[in-house]
Amino acid sequence: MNARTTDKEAKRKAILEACLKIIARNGIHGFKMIDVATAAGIGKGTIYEYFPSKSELVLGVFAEFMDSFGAMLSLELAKATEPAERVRCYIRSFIEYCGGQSFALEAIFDFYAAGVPRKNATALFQGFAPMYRDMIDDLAGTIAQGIEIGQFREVDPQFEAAAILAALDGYMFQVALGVSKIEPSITAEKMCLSLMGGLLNSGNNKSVSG
Amino acid sequence: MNARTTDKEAKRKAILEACLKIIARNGIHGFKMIDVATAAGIGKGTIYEYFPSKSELVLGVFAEFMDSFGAMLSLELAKATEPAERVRCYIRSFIEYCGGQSFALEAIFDFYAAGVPRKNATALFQGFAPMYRDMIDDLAGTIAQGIEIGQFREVDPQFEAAAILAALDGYMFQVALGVSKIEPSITAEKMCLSLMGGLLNSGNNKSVSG
Amino acid sequence: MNARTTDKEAKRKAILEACLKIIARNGIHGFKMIDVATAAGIGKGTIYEYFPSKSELVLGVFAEFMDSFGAMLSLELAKATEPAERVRCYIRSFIEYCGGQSFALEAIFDFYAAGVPRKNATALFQGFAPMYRDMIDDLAGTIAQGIEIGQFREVDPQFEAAAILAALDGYMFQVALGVSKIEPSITAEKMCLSLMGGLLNSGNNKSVSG
Amino acid sequence: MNARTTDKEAKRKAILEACLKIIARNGIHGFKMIDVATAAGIGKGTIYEYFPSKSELVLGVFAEFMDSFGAMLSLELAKATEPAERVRCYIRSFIEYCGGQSFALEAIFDFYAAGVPRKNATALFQGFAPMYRDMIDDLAGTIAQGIEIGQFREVDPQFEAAAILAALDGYMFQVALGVSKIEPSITAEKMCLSLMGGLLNSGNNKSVSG
DNA sequence: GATGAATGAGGTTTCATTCAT
DNA sequence: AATGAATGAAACCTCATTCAT
Repeated sequence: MNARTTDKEAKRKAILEACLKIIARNGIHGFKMIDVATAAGIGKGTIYEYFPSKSELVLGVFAEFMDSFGAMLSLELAKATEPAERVRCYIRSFIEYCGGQSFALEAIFDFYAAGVPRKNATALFQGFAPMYRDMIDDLAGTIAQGIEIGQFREVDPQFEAAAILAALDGYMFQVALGVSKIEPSITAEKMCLSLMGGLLNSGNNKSVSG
Repeated sequence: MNARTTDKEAKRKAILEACLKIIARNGIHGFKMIDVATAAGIGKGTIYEYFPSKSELVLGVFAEFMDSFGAMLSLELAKATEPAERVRCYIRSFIEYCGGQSFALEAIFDFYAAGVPRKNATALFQGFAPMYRDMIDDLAGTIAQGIEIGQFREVDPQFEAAAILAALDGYMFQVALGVSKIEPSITAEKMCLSLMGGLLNSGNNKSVSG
Repeated sequence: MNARTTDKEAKRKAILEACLKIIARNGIHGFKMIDVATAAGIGKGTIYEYFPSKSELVLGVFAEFMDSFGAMLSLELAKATEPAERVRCYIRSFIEYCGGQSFALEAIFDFYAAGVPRKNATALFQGFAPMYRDMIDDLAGTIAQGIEIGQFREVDPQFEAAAILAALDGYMFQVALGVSKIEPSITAEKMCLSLMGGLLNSGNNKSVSG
Repeated sequence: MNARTTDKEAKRKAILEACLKIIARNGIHGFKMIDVATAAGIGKGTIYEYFPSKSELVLGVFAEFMDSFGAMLSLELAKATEPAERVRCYIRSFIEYCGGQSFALEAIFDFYAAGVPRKNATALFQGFAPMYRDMIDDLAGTIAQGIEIGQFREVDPQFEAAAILAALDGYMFQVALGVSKIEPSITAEKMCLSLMGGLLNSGNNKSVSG
């Protein structure tokens, strides 16, 4: 990667960052290209040197967010090997990451909504569902392992994984809405307790945070 | 309410219904007034006789949806008196109602996203958060009662209520996304088991569906 | 055709007329929708109530011109029955019509140029060639008749028809360019003489204007 | 002319050639500077080292084409001395040259159209009319000579010259449009016969190809 | 001399809203 | 009361041109 490449890549990231900021302020549907340009300190036309259209820019912002999230998750999950610890790690990482990205939360639910498939097929995102499915499957795999080794009760791994992700997504939405809060180290523990209390075999219920 | 009033009210409802259909198909940001008019079988200008602006129409559709949901919920919850049963009833009602409104799910997350407050204050909805807060408080009240009578463990009622609503919302999102399904009578049970398994005092864990 | 229909049709024609004027002034590629709107005394958006796009508007202007020309031609040709007279009539009508439309001439060659097929297939007009072919065929038919009855020499009717149309088009181009003139009653006679002098059997050469 | 000058000149020609190719494909109004640069294998900015603007580039392409055509014509006409032969030579050269430049024909009518003067004076070409006038005058001179020596009938030399050029231009347009063809050695003969049949004094009518 | 990243003026098109009928 | 023709603000996107390297 030479200097030129670095420059282009750096500028691309700068545009994405500026765009995320603008989307957080005005929404995925309300933001204007000129605002992104201004926020990035560049001209309107320059954005089009890096992204062929507004849609692609939005897609880029979303991809960047998900990549960053995925990378963080992989990194964190690498620390935990056995199932219960992995699930806890997942929950903690999710919550702590989002807690640190609070301003991005204002943007992310627009992406969620835009990912819902519509009959008229002009949905902004097509790739959201597969990605989400992968996340469920991954977590379901961990849960299945936990069941196998007797660490978890005999639940439906697929459903349980879906329910955990659902709770996390839903809670983040509440945070974005301003009706719930993320308190460092407390919220994650509470969520682990709440979501895993019914997951662990009895006897482990009291010590999920261990 | 005389005949004239009834007529007006009926037409208002018809417009709202048509609009919900159109929003489900095209999204809260993508739909056009002309499409609503066509779907309602009326002229474009007529909508403005009933709603002063597009925003107000959208707000009306959302309010209608929430009213209908709230009414259903009140009706269902009236059947259950003691806390555990009320929570189960809540979960079941939520899931079953949404399962029967599947086409509205495509619209609802646009409302959710539109309810997220923005810094520039042009958010479509201002009233979403208070409403959501009320729902959490109601459920928290029920949970607190359950704790008081020893039916629930000593959890944080507010957080637990938030977590339950979060899981329900999140799961509905997965359904809208097409990655999760609602199977009548099965999904609700699974969700009760998952969400309440860690909520009930041990010994009750095995019989959440009772 | 009721009043409403008449209104719409009249406005459509008014827009076409305004557009022809603007195209004559600025060219098929240089004119702006706002100028057409202003010339027609209406709002920019109103044009789109009558034509779905700029391309379609241009197409409409061209079609209108050709229709008008075709109608005039049919009317004139109906007066002439035998071949030589028909050809002369054709030439005269063409020249006299164009002479009376001088300001449209400034526009018409843009249409001609736009009708030339391009490799990249985004040509504005696709239907120009077939229309032109029909015109050649019609005239060729008349010439063939003239040959059959011994009024014309044994020329290639198809080529001769093409050559006559070519000369007429080319001459109109010169008029548009300002290097040639149309003098009522003189130019048409000269053109008949020039084009038909070699067409008629000798002996008739001296009296083409008869 | 030193090596440096030659280099510059060669590159200029290369750009013009590339531009003609691009114009043939996309039209005088549809082509982009970047496409010309790419086709010429140089950078976008480099074009501006050789041509101050897009208009000037287009003008350069047109001038190049006309120069090439003019040079060819001079060369060919030098072979013919007496009037009839010169006219025939003119027609033949025109047709054969165009037949060999078929891909440039797709471009040339854009130039023609662009040469039509507009009221708003922003016409791309101002110099087209004088050039065309010269061509007519030249040919008219030849025709006048032919009349003087009794080789041509007593026609209006100016009009006849205009008519011949008109027919040639018009025919080339038909070729570009795809409705007429150029068949080597046949088309030119037919055109001579058609255009000169009425020009030559009787007795010469049958032997125009001689 | 050559380049191509950056720019922003400019034009098409959409669509919520108005208002005369 | 109902309508839909008319409107024009607003925003995306293009691309000729510039200029620092």
